[in-house]
Amino acid sequence: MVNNSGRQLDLAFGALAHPIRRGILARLSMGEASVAELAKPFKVSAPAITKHMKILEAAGLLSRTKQGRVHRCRLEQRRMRQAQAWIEKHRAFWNAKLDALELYLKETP
Amino acid sequence: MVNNSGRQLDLAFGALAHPIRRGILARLSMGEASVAELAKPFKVSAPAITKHMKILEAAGLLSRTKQGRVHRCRLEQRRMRQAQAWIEKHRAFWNAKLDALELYLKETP
DNA sequence: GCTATTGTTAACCATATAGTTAAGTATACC
DNA sequence: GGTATACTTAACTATATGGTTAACAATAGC
Repeated sequence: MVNNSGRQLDLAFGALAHPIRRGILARLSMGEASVAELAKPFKVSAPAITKHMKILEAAGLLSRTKQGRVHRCRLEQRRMRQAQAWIEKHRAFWNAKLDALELYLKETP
Repeated sequence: MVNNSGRQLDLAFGALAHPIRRGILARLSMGEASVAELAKPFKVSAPAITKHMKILEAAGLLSRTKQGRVHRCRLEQRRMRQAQAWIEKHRAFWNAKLDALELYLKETP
């Protein structure tokens, strides 16, 4: 498992690189939901949603349990934290520079 | 420019989804560098590096200026902060839950 | 048993990534 | 001028994404 976390970051960032998948995650951040509920805001076919779900699952960002014919989906926080940790790790160096832009952005979230 | 920031996030997260590009950004977080310096750690051809550079530039994560025949490359912090902001925005919801896993992860960075 | 609902799989098409080798552009050096 | 260096472009191949329609599996409700 030398560089497995690298592969995991590949999948996590790749999963975040699509607006539908980010929309699904945003919805799930407010609570669990079924696949149909997650699909509702988007004008794509059901199979397209299935594919996005698989990419999110493979990335470890989402998990689900089957209850009858409904799939109950929820966020997996761990991998998302890994992704955030990668960005933050390198922001530490930037903070050392602390230039005008950095200050500006701190004031305006 | 209704949903242009969405497209920008697509590109930023997509750019972060490859170990060579994350390596390039990590190197640049410690200071400016030439293309050759950025390429050195990786066992791929020069054209492959050129392509990664273009993806990083298109994502707005990297900029450069030509000095003679050498390209001086540097980080663009703004877009990286946008990407981080997206993750943090939704982590706020998760923090509200503050379940056992969240606590566990806080103790073990 | 029949039918509607939930969700997936299969098969297909278009485009984007990710890499290669070979050739080209532009600057530096002598 | 001639050659080496830094980097890009062109052309090609393989695989992954992102979408479609059509068909299938499994459960719920009557």
